[in-house]
Amino acid sequence: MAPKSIKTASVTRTNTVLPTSGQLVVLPTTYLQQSTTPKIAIPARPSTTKTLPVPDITNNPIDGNLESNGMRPRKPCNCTKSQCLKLYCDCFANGEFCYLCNCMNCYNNLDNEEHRQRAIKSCLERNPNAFRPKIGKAKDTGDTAVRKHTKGCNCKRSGCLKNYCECYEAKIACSSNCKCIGCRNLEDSLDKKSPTQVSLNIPIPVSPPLMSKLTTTTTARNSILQFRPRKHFNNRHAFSFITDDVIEATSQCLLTMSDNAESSEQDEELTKRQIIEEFGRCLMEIIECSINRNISSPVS
DNA sequence: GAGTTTGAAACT
DNA sequence: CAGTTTCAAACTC
Repeated sequence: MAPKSIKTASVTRTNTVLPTSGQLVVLPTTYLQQSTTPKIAIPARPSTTKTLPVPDITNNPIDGNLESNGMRPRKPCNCTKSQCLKLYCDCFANGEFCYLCNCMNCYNNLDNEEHRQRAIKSCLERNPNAFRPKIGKAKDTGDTAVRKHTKGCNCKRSGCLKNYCECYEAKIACSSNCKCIGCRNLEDSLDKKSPTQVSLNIPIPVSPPLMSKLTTTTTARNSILQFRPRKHFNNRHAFSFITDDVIEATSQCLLTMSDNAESSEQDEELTKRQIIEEFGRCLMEIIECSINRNISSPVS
């Protein structure tokens, strides 16, 4: 699917998470709930802020050539009135800080953390599930798992066949949860989704060996972040299983390897190869955990 | 690029 | 809870 054109309004780019150019703030996250259901990470003000080199997004071969990777670039928001502190703002709704957006008067950043936390609280008071994935997984009559919009849509004029419709946008059929009128977004009109697609919004349980390791390295972390789509299109929280814990644990594995190799004065090429292999192994573990979880855990 | 349409979120 | 308003994205021209 061709990437949607990104509207770049003639507004001033005012917001950023980056305190200074060339540095990326690593944001530890807190979770709204610790449960087995998909959870959304709400970035919290870090107790210990680490700085990392910022990947050059403009020249990033991955971000810059996302079609070949099947990913879509993060879509910047264009909020003008909400201060990016309401659910109208996709960044805020996804639990992310605004970064390289086109919004005006943005408060969805570290500089306005107090406002932001208040806004989060306010949203949660209105709707405790406000930051949870909208697309849940429900069991069908058979063995197949069917994704469902948890609240359903309320479309009236689009026939649920345009991206105004949250179900259609998520590439799922409208369900009994929907209150739409004149719906044409029926199950048999949609392509079958792959199991991988279905599984993407499930956070994986991190294995104890991985979880036991808790620091950060720049290289591995950035490598993972590059592959992490920042706009979750089929599902707002797709890829959310690559949590910061997972990233940190993976990074730590690689850092440990690197340190060991350095102290033993091992051949550089060999070290590189071992680190790449380990990185691959970590990714496989993440994917396997994700799939296993998807198979074994019924819908909430 | 500007204007219109749409439906979710927010508000009353 | 229902109706209305606000908002930002999707869409059209």
